[in-house]
Parts: sequence; C-alpha cells; structure tokens
Amino acid sequence: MVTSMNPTAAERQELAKAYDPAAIERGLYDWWDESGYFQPSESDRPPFVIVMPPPNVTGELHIGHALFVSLEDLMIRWHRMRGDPSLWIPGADHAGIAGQWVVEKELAAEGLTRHDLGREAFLDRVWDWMNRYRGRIREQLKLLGASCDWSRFAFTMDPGPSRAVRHVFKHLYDKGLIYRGERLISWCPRCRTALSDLEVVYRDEASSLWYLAYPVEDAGGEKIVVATTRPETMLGDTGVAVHPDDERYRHLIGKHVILPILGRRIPVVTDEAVDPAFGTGAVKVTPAHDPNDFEIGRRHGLPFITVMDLDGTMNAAAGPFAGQATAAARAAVVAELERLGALVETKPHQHAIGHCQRCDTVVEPLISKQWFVEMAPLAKPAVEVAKDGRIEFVPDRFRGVYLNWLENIHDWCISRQLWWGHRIPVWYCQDSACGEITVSVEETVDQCPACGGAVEQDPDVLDTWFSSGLWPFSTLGWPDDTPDLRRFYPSSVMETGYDILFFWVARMVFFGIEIMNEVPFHTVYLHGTVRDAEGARMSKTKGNVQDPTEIAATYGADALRFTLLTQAAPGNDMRLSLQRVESARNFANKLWNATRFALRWFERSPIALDEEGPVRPEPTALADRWILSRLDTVNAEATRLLESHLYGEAGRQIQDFVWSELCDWYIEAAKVRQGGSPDDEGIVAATLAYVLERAVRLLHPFMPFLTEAIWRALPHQGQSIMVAPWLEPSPRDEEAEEAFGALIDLVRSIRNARAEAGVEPGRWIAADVYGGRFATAFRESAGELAFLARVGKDQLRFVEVRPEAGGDELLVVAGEAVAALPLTGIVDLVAERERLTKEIAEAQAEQDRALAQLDNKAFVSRAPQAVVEVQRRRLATSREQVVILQERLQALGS
RNA sequence: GGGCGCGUAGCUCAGUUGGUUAGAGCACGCGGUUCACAUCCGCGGGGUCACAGGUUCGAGUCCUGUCGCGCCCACCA
Repeated sequence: MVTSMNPTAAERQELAKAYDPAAIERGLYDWWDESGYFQPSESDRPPFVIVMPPPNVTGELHIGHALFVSLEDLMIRWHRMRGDPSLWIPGADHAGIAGQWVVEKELAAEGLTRHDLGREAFLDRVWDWMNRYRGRIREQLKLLGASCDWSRFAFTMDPGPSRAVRHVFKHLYDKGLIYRGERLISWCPRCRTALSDLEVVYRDEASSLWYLAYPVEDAGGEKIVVATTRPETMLGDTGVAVHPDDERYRHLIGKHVILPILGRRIPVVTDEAVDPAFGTGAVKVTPAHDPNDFEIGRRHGLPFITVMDLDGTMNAAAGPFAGQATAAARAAVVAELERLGALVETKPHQHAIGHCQRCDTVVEPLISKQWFVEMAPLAKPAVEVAKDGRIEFVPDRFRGVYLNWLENIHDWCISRQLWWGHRIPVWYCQDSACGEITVSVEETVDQCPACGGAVEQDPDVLDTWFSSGLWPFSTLGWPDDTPDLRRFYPSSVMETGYDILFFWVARMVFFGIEIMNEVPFHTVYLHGTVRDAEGARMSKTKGNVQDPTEIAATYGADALRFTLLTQAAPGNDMRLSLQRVESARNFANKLWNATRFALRWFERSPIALDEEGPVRPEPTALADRWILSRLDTVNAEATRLLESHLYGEAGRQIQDFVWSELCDWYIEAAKVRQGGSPDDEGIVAATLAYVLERAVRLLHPFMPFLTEAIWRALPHQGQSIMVAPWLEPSPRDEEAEEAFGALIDLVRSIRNARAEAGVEPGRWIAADVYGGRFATAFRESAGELAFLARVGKDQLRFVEVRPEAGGDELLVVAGEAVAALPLTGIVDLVAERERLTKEIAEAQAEQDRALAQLDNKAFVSRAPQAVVEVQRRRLATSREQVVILQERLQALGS
C-alpha cells in the first residue's frame, strides 16, 4: 500500500462548479493530444488496430461521422485500458468525383468552369480547398474526443498512398488483371466521365413505353412492332430481336426491316434474352446504348452505332437530330415517327432510370474506351474468407449481402475522365510506329523505354475507391516494408457504414488478399444511417442536417457520443433527437454531482491507495457490500457485452448502475451514516472512492471528457484515466445483493403505501417490521431502512412474528417481509381497503401463475431445477402475502 | 424478380445463448425548498410484444405463413 492521498484543492475546485461540458472538453483535448497516449503502447500484447474510414474532404463533418467516431473511439479506448497497444489511424479522402464537384460548384458561383482555368490551375484550386478543409476535419474529430494517432494522419493524395496506388496498378496490370478496352459503360453527361456500376443509382420513374412499327422488307407491307422506353436510341438500331420459340415471328426470322427515318436495313435475329411476354415480344436492338442490346449485338455480330456524344447530345450518326440534347431528340424522334405513321401507340410505363450518384443527372449507357479491373480472380478468395469465417461480420446478416455481390460481380471500370484524383500511371509512346504502352510506379516518365521517343500520360484519373481499397496497408507505409506494416497489418476491426459495404469493404478485402496475402481486418462492424427525429435522411437540400460540433458545444461531446452509442444497434438506422442528447447530458450532470457529494467524504476521511487506485475496502455493512458486488456484476456484464460488440447495451447497463443504484440507493443510504463514527465514515468514504473510481473507468470509453475530469478529482493512481486498467472480474457477494435488494423492495413498498395513503413525504412515521429470512440483515441496516423509508429512527421496531396490524395502521408486504405502519388518525379506511384489495389481487395473480406452472408435471420434470425452485418460492411467498393481506382486510371490517 | 431489415407503452427505441411480474428515456398524473444534483427526488397510470399457426415444460426471443413500412441487389426493352 502506498501513500494516503486525496485530491488536491485545485483538483477539487473544478468539481465545485456546476457541470459545464463545453468548459471541461475545451480543457482536455489539447492535453490529450500532448499526452502521447493516442499512440500505441510498446506492450508486446497483440495490438488492436482500427483504420478510420477517411472522411471526404468535401466540407464539414456530419452526424454520421460523429457516430463512427463514437464507436471507434469507444473500441480504441476500451482496448487501450485493457493494455492492448491500440492504434487508430486517422485520415481523409480526396473524394475524386465528389471533391472535384464541390470545387466546380464554387467556381460556378464565380461564373467559371474548370475549363476556364485549365487543368493545372484547377488542381491548384482543389488543393487549396483540400488544405483548408483537411485541417477542419481534424479539428472536428478532436472536438468529438477522437483518440486517434494524429502523427499517422494520412490523406489519400499524399505521396505515400499515391505511390501505393501506382504500385498496385502496375502489379495488377503486369498480372493481366487490369486491362483497357472498349466496353459499354455508364456515362454521366454532366460530370463527363465514366462511372462504375455502383455509382449509378436506379430510381423507378414514370415514363412511357412507345410502340414503333418497322416495315419488313419484301413482305407486302407487313410491319413488326417493337416496344421501347428510349425511342431516340432507335437511330442507333442495328437489328430487331425475337425469342427463337415465338411462333408469331417465326416467318420473319432472317428477314430484314427498314428502320424508319434513317431507312437503314437491319436484320431480324433470334435471342434467348428476349422475353416474349413483354411488349410485343419483339425488341429493337441498339448495341451501342443498352447493356442488353450490347450483348445481343455481340452474339449476332451486329454493328455498333453510337448516336450520342459524351456531352449528352446527338451526334452526326443521328442524322437530322444531330446536335440536339437527348431529351429534345426524344420528343423530336417521337414526333417524326408519328408523322410517318410509325408510332403505333404510347403507354404509360414505370421503369428504373439510372442517375449519377453525385450529381443526379440521368446516365447514358454508351461505348467507350476505359480501364477495367478483371474481378473474377480477385473476388474468389474474397468470397472464401467470408465463408470460412476469417472475416466476421457484425451483424452477421451482412455476410450474405457481401457474398451475393461478390458472387455476381462484373468487371470494375476504374478510369474517370476527371482532373482531380490519382492520375492513371500509364504513358503512351507518341510515335505511332512504336506504340509502346508504359505502366510505371514512378511519378513521371519522360521518354519511351522502347524507342526513347516522347510519351504522354493517360489524361484520366482513377476511381476514388481504388485508393480507398488500399487504405489498410497504404496508411502503414506499403509498398515499403515498414515496422508499422509488420506490426499493425492486418487491423482488428473495420468499423464503417453498411452503405459502403461494396464500395469500400469488399474492395479492401480483395486488394488486401491480393497484395498482402492476408485479410485486411478480422471483423467488419457495420453501423446504420443517422436520421433526423422524424426518420428522414439528413440532407443539405432538406435543411435537416444536424451539425455534431454544434450539438457538442451545447450538450457536450460526451452527451452526443453517449446518445449515439446507446441508441444505435449495429446495422440498423437510428433517429437522433435532441431530447435524447439532453437526457444523456443530464446523466453526465448526475455523475458530476455524485462526485461532488463523494468529495466531501474524502475531505473527512483520507483514502488509501494501492498501485491500482483506491484500495478495495472489505466492509461488513450490507449497503457497502451490496454496492461493491453490484459493481462487480455490472463490470462482468459490461465486459461481456463489449466483447460481443453489444456496445449500446453495455452503456445502458453502466448508466443504470450509476444512476439507479449508486446514486439513488447507495449514496442516499450513505447519508444516514454521515456524522457517525469516524471508522464508519471512513468505510463509506473508502467504498465511495472505490466504486466511483471504478465506475468512472467503466464509463470512460463512452464519455471520455467527463470521466477524465472526474477521475482527476478522485483519489487515483496514474496520469490519465485513458490508461487506467479495465476492471478485473471479481466474485459476486450474492448474499448481500439479495438482502439489500429485499431492503430496497421493502422501502419501495412503504413509500408506495405512504404515497397512496397521502402521508406527507417529510413526515417521520413509525413502523413494525417483520423481516422473515432477512430479519438479521434488516436489523443490521436499521439506520438505512429507517432513513430511506422516512421512519423515525427510534420508531422502527423489529418484530419476531408478523405484525397483526391494529386499526389505524397500514399493512405493507414486500416479498416475505411485512411492515405495519401506525398512522393514528390519518388512515382513510376506505382508501386503505381499496389499496389492500388491489394488493391482494396482485398477490393472488402471482400465486395463480406460480401454481399453474407447478401444476404442470412436464414443467416440474423438464425445466432446470433452479427455474422450478424459483416458482416454488414465488408460490410460497405470494400465498403467505394473500393470507396476511386478507386477514388485514377482514380486521378492518367493512 | 431476388434478398434483407423493421413492426414492443402516447412518442423514440432497448430487449444478448428461449426461463420469475417485458424495460429505458421523453411525455403524462400526483407529491416534494432533506446542505451532490430542480440538468433533481419520490410515487403512479400506460403494453393481447403487427396478425395467424407451429416447435417447446416454457416464445417478444426459434420455425412457417399473412399484412403494413423501409432498404439493398437485378441488363425485361
């Protein structure tokens, strides 16, 4: 045992003030920053590592970021306290298309486009933006209490991660897994770039289905009618397809039809992909502008005629419609077809239309030369690791979602016709006779390695998710063999939103396996979306976004964190209401004030410390034993819940313990011992010190600021609660829990009876108490029992036989305990009869339920002995209660 | 078309491997100037756990189906 130590006056002084979260939090984050505890310890235990999902540097942090900060910081702080070297790598994402988009919007406000600036000046502008907002993100993460290792802060466009991008590109290219080709891709005419399948958002919209008649060549005026949702694409039609078994069209197979307007002669082909039940069973085939038609066109060797330019206008191949925007062209084509008598009918039709994820423009499928990653070989091992459990999903149902996607994956279009992002590391020899293509890990290539001639780099950049997919190792120094990489790869938990399971999580898995030969993380924990109080998605246009730093400034980051943590179930969306945040703030206030109460005791009784903190007392008093055991129980439960990723439930249990047990019962009960013997006061103080200090540790991962501030004022050991060890399990004192629990029940029953009988709350009354098997315990806790039930100290009598209440008394039962409260002159006999009747009914119902159980032979023989025993006790207790209460009711007469 | 989630008190939601009388916060009613806290304390009302079957000694929890809401995936033009 070391010195006897109490908090200094200065430390206590802080706690003398009212709880002010903003002031407390301001005072801590710089100190934390400098403490060094955010960096992993040197312990040789296995490290616990989280790589932060890097926020997009496109603006301020939103509430979704606050959720991930809360969860990840909770995990990190908990593991840090357990002694694991804990590393949380922060970062930020350049956000390719979204990053370029925000700066373009800023330019638009000045009446400029990026083309007015040119590539270089535009990139300078984007870098200005990134540098401005990157710092803000960092500041905002700090305000939320994020204990990440700032010395390892990474940005996707930093030289390290950029080099990793080039290395991976080259690796995959050399392996034949990256190729360049002309494919049908989704094109955003506004962003003027290709998109991956994932970046296209489909929405059902009301449109029309147009029925067009194409005359069959040499068939005596016979026409074939096709149905389409995009009539303007008929200008690019190069065939008509029917199902091979469709009798209606059998005689036309192999013939040709004449495309109206353009007069093109195109064949009628058969294809299994045609659904005879849809429309007329005949499909116009536009191989250059529809994914289905692309495949049909390939199978039948049809020409690919592109009728649309990259800016979304019709091109020369569209004949008279050249230069028109697609929407205008659609109307014009329909009008022309109608004039020609080729429009048979127009029906309303709902169908899914693809939109650009970033700017919501309708995307056009068209053929374009792009870079792709061949997915099949990469997906295979990524499927296996999810199946064999090398990667665990929380909640588990996302395993299936992940697998379903990877098992049906298409090649990934990775080139983007943007300026902001990682430039594709490919250089083309400008000498057409040479034509060498150079893929290099160097930042620049000056000349063709084959012919020494001039080279030009591919103008395009990579999909932003390409660099994100490398994040678990590019942040650790790969491709160099760094100590960080050796020690911290793979990470432990990948905590992120389920909305980017495919975009990000799946890609990290296959890149991790391909490049590192090892999964990038062992557990994927997925959180949901934070919605507003009405359940709507937050968006700037709706104006319902809640700024986390603003909420933190008002209620405290602790309150916001606690709300998010205890409200959110993994994988489920949650609603955030400020009312809820307010009650979390109230909880913080409660604990703050409980500490102020405790500090007064420590002034009178110095607290003994050992290397762990306050020494665990070995009290004999029931209340002390009870609260110590409750602490142990809650610790065991909270630890188990945290280990099972049930973070919210753990938080709720800790809160419940602090508020409903420590504050409402232990502290209240302790008041009666104030001014007693110094020895007894010392035990109360020691118990308070121990329980409070340990409870604050349990709460620390949830409410780091509050707990650090409180902890400093408590008797403690060490520099910071951040590295105070997590609690060791300790055996419960079941006897104390049961006995004090019975005392609580009795007090509640007495309070209830008093309230219902209208006894003034402040009035000290008398009581005869029969304690049953808790008689001794009650007698030893007479002071607490009397004080809590507002029974006069000298008016509490313990009786050996059940009290037979006289006329002017209330009779109270609680379990097997019975109390008679003499209240001469104030007992309202009518009301008391009513109360007794109600109590009898309750006891009777209880008895009936127990009886029904025990009458069931199957229950008695098959249920576990302990469960049966509980029912037996219930029966015995309720049966006695009924008898006592009925006797009393009879004695009162009518 | 396939898959997933949700439906529990007036509201927002917890409820873990099935096991006493299903919980919390807010709201509501009654009462409280006890020197930690009115950002508080005490007491109370309020639920056929969407519906219908099934498994089980026992179901909010497991299974099947139905209804309602939401989400994801999918190349029927």
